[in-house]
Amino acid sequence: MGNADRSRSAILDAAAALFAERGYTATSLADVGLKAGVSRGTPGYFFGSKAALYSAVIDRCCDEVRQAVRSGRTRAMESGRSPQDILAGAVGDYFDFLHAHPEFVRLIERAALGGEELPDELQPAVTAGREALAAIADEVALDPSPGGDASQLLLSILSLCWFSVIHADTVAAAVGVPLATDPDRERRKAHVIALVRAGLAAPARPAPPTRKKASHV
Amino acid sequence: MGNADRSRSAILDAAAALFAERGYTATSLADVGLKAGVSRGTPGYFFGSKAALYSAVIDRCCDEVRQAVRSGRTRAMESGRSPQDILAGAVGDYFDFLHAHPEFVRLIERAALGGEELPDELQPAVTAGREALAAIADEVALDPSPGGDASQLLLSILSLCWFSVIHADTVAAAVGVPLATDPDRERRKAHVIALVRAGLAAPARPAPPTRKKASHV
DNA sequence: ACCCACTTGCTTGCTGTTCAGCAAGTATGG
DNA sequence: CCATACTTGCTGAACAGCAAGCAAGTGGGT
Repeated sequence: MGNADRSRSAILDAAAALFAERGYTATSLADVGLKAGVSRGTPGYFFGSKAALYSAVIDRCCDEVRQAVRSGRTRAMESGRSPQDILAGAVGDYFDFLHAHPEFVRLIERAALGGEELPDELQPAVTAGREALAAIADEVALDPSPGGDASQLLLSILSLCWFSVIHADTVAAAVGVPLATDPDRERRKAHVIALVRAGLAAPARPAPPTRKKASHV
Repeated sequence: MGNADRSRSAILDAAAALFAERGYTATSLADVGLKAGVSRGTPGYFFGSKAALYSAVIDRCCDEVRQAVRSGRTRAMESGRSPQDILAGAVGDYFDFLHAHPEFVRLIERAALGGEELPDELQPAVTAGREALAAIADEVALDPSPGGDASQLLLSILSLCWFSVIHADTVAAAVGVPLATDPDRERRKAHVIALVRAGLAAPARPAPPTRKKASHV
């Protein structure tokens, strides 16, 4: 009958899409089977359990990320440019990568939000996802003092690239930043890179005090 | 006999916490009842349906946000400082507010992420959540030219403040930015504000090209 | 004949919703 | 003061639907 590998990867694809779109709990194995063009029970047949399927999906995502990070790294090293330019290039590449894989971003975002009834045995998978991020961190770090400006800037880079993927057609649209077309994204990318460059040049100074809120609720 | 208002708000509190922590689908009305200290059937008794309960939770969140935004706005107007300082203060306040209400952030983040995790009749509630964000956007905006530098910077501000709440003990920790204590958060806030100030000073220039990826997957 | 990929039927447990009922109050009338 | 009728807040059992997991199949290729 049908090819097992083809079915496996079809199921993996379908599951990744559905988990990213609806979340783990809201996705049934029957849905996955339907989307993958197989029967209700086939996902369970191949992966044993829903949790294992999810784990496989996360693993595959992390592998892809690791690969992309690695290739991006070697590329950045080869070009013998200034650290600022290398960082700017890396930021741009990261931005492009995330925007090319929104499904991955949503998947990891859901995992990071956590809770969502992820069985305990998946915690390793989630940790792997975090490690992939941490790897990016290591590659880019200039001054690895923890809690220092380098870490802060790195976190800012991640924030800037991450957010506009997740909230491209909600928040971004609401505040007047279109991200639908390629030129739109290029504009956004240019802004992010400019911000990062500016942040590289200007180290943090103590800001004027902002009143602390003793908020209720 | 029990007080109805007390029960209602206990249920609302419990539901908000659980929806934020686990997501909509992964939270059962029985869980809500248990956490609220009432019986399994009471949430349904008061709110009619799970969807309506969720809607009520979102509504309450949005009200709180609107109120905070309004008060923050008047405060920013009163102090007759320079635009840069006003913006810096607003960013700081926004940062503080989000970090003081992580539950709200996670709730809205889930709403923004989750297309079909929620039944269709809740779409209005989700839209309301997004509008709350958009409202914040409007209040903070200085120069409303759409797609221009102001919008870009505003989106960056939202990204920077938002991200560190959601990923405080995952990504941030992984890249070496602690956010557990108050001084930690103050350091982060100072960095964000410094970045924004730097971005205010340096308008975007065309960046050196970063090779476009023809990525598979 | 046998394996391999896959399907279908069934069980079991959980979840939302409904509902009859109960306990604690409040109003009414004597 | 008390008894009766009625309302309100809340409970827990019953019901129906769905989803995961298992087991017994089907069927084609070798």
